Amino acid sequence: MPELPEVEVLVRHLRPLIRNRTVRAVDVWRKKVLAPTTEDELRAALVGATFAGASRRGKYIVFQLNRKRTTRPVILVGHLGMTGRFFLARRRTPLPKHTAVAIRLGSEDLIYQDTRYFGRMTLDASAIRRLGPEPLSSDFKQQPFAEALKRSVQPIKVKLLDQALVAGIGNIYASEILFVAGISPRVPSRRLKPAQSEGLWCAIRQVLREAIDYGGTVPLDFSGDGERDGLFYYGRTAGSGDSYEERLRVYDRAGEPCLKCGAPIQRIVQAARSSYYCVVCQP
DNA sequence: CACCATGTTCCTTG
DNA sequence: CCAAGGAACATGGT
Repeated sequence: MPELPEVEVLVRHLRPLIRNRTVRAVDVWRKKVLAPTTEDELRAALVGATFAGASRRGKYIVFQLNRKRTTRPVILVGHLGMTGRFFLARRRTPLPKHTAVAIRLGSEDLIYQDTRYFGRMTLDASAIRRLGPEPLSSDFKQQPFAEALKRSVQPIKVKLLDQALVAGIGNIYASEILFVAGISPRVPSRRLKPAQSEGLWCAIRQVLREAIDYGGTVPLDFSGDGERDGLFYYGRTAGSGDSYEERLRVYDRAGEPCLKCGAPIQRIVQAARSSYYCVVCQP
């Protein structure tokens, strides 16, 4: 799925587009993505409400809407799962394949489309309350981070995916972050030296910031049916030759040379997911 | 056909 | 009770 940087760029894109738009109707094709909210509950909460803003928490999108005669805002929570997309589009038929929910805003729809339906569009915010600190905010402090690592024997790569430790890191950026920090994905969390925990803390922020900045400079197609994908993990040329440069340092580069030392990048499996690293630069 | 894929939750095991 | 591991979810690409 889109990880923190991709969700951040998406939210920045959507925010001005939906502000002050009022929900006219809600169409649901996959009730599963609403759970535990029901279709009726979603409709009752949203129809007539007006979008006031959108923000991000970890990999979640948080939409705020206001209702007339009510002070408390409605919170709509979105999550992209592995393959989800949120985009604003002029109403048309047929709707894109795998459209799960369409929030009708007059002539346009806010569409949530998801090939695998692992994502969410729900009123239930309980998952957000379980998240750890935002890595790019001042809530993410070195000391508590280092102490939390001391309490786990899990390999550091697996630990970075724990959303209660720090919110928003996924499988791709976990490998990228460890490469920048020069730490092997296999090291048990508790075995990291203080200097390594500190370096890791810095690498988390550096890599995520860099990815957000990158996403802010690239022309993106958020609907995903144009030539350029709105999810921008892969910095390699998508179509005809252009100025894209390789952006990911190790992810999905098994056998290719390390950008620092030239040794072949290794792929290993941890917690049933791929990790990529340089055995020389990440001892 | 086999295996792989950006994530989270639930169940089992120790 | 807790941590850790694995399956399940659903579809598509190679």
